[in-house]
Amino acid sequence: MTDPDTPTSQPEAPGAPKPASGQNPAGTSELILDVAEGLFAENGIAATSIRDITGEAGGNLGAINYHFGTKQDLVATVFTRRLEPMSNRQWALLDEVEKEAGEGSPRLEALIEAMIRPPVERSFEAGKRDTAFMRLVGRCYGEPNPEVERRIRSHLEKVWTRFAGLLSRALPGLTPEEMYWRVRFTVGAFHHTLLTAGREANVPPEMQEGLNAETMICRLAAFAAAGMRAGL
Amino acid sequence: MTDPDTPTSQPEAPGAPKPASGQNPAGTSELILDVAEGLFAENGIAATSIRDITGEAGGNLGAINYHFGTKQDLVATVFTRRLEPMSNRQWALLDEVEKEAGEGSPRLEALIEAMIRPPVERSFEAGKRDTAFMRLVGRCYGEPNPEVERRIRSHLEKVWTRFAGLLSRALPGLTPEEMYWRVRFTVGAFHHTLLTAGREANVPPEMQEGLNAETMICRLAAFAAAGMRAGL
DNA sequence: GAGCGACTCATACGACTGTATGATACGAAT
DNA sequence: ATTCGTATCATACAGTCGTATGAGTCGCTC
Repeated sequence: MTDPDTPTSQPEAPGAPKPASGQNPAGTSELILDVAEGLFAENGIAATSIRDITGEAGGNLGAINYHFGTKQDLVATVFTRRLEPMSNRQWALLDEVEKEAGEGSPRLEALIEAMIRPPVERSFEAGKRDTAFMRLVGRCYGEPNPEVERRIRSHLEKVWTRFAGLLSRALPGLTPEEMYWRVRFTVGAFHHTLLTAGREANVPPEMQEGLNAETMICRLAAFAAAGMRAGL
Repeated sequence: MTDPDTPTSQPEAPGAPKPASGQNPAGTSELILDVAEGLFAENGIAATSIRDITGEAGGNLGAINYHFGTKQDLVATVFTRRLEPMSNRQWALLDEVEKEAGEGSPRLEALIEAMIRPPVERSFEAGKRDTAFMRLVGRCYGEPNPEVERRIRSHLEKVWTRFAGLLSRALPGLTPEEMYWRVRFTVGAFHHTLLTAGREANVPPEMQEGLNAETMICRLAAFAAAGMRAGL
């Protein structure tokens, strides 16, 4: 596929294989991915047609076929493009938490924060660039796409396993069942927030101020940590 | 399709307008609604075609057109059929909570339970009848269907307003912003649970036992209440 | 038993879907 | 100057979508 790294945009690195044509210095495939990401997040994957994407991207139908093959492959690429950096960030933050904990128990709030910070930050900041993707991730729980599910799962599995281990060290008093469901509740609170983030219609105007990544992470971590500790 | 044994409801009440034909004593429209409910929940609304529904219902394409007109109308009927009984139940439970509270503060756990018990119970019990619908409700947050959104909102608005009032009595120390977001988190935890409920693939086998409405309501209420009280 | 309303059926329509193909334009290498 | 790989384009295809129509069937009432 000759795809250089060029994570998102940038006018094409000088050493790269070069797009041959001067028509699209930013990379057509990246443009398509951005547009697809936005439309998938806004309207859902199933409801977004390939023509919707090429239409908004200004390109041609064949462009998607050429760059990605099938729609499924396009969907997969949309996800993998963002998932890897995100889980890497989570992994690094878990490193910090573990280092801070040493031999003792990790701080619960820090642990939760390590997991939610990367996606929430991307969702609320960075020039709103990844807002769409984060809503997309949130949406995935509702729109069952086997391929996407498989892909997300495989990308997040490693970091989640590590998180689960640290969590049981932080909350030794919890039974596995209780732990399992409370993590699920937390994921729900988190993913629902991401899903509706950025859709102004969903947030009354008077609640929009102070709506930034940092306060959101703080609120979510406090809520989830308290819920996790319930009854202990 | 001459289905003899009433897949869902009673064999048509005696005083009812009568199905005229002996072909479907159980009511074709009810059968269609049941099938549609299941398929919408399983695959999403957009991804479910009218032909999928009539196919599984054994009926004909024209049946949907005759009974419901458009697909959008069918979708709307699928929702209204369940929403009203559910919100009535919530309203009644809120009555009890308010009576119990008298002039004082309502019990937070009871308040939350009043809201989640009706949907969770339907989701986990009653012969699994409404499992599909509850997943469907959960899914709605992810699959933006303006008509559905409008309908759900209008159906649940009254009971939610009342809940919000009682909630601020139960948690007088919380700022409106904090309250707003914590309610949102709770809704997220709740809806995510419903969404994935009944999909065995999503719940590891060892967590399946003890998976019933009562323990689920208990767990959710405890988690949410603790989260709501965080820092107080 | 003729008429009527409720209902089910087969079929058709145009719009839209994902995918595939072949022609064309362009820069770089030879 | 020709060739070649890369990329974009218009167009075609078969399939599916939601919707509409009209004929046909049944039980009921008068």
